[in-house]
Amino acid sequence: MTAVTGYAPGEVAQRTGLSLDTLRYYEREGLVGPVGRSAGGQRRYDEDDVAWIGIVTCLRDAGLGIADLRRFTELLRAEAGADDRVAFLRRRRTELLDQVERIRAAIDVLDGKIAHYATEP
Amino acid sequence: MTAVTGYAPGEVAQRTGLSLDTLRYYEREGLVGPVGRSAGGQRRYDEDDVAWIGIVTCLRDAGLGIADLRRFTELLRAEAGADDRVAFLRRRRTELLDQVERIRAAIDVLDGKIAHYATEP
DNA sequence: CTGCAACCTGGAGCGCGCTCCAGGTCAAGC
DNA sequence: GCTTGACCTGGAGCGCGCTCCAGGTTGCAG
Repeated sequence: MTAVTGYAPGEVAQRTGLSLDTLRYYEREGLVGPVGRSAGGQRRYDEDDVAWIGIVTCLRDAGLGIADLRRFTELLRAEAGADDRVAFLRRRRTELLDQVERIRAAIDVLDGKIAHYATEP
Repeated sequence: MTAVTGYAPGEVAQRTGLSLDTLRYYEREGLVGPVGRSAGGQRRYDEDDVAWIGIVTCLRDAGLGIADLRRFTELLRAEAGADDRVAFLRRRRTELLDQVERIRAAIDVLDGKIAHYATEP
């Protein structure tokens, strides 16, 4: 009689753009969940799970590795150690800013070549 | 009587920050060279080689893949096809800008978490 | 009750970008 | 000439981040 609650794996895959395999992989690696299960043992994701997967995906897309994201997940779960937590977050932030700088440098290189070939065919 | 000209592999490794193995790997993959050889078959890099390796390294650091860089190298060598060339360069440029956007989004996520934990320990 | 799609697990496989190794050659100083 | 260190080649190995597969279970629709 209880309404079936949460999202089935296929639904989550569709909403997040991840594959079922990746969703399971992230869970194994501790980036997500543990996700709730139905009586029969099938996964049911709740709103929080889906929102968290969105955050993880965003950080993955920016280039953070699985190990970083595991640590991120663990730190945000832990009660204590807010200092560690903030220090970790700031370090990642700095790394991302550095990466933006590297990309800017590369764009400058490309612009140089584009200018060269666009004006002198 | 001819002075020994160019740079030995070890020297180039030091100047570029790449390993000897990576230098050879890039050459095999067509990202660099072919590099000149001494009478005895050992590599001698000239200024242009070193400069080009710098460009390749810059683009690698920004996240371009080996296949992209091979294509980049081939296109800049080819005489014809300036249109292809510029189109290719612009495409990579756009991809890099997209990546900057993804990183910005990730930084926003981190900032949100930092703000949260910095104010509420 | 049956059928079928969606799901489960454990484990193998893959593409990328190096990195390491064995077994040899080259080159410069003594 | 000999030693020593830098270099050569071909090929195997590795860490990462998935992706695929076999063989089986679940669960909804008709």
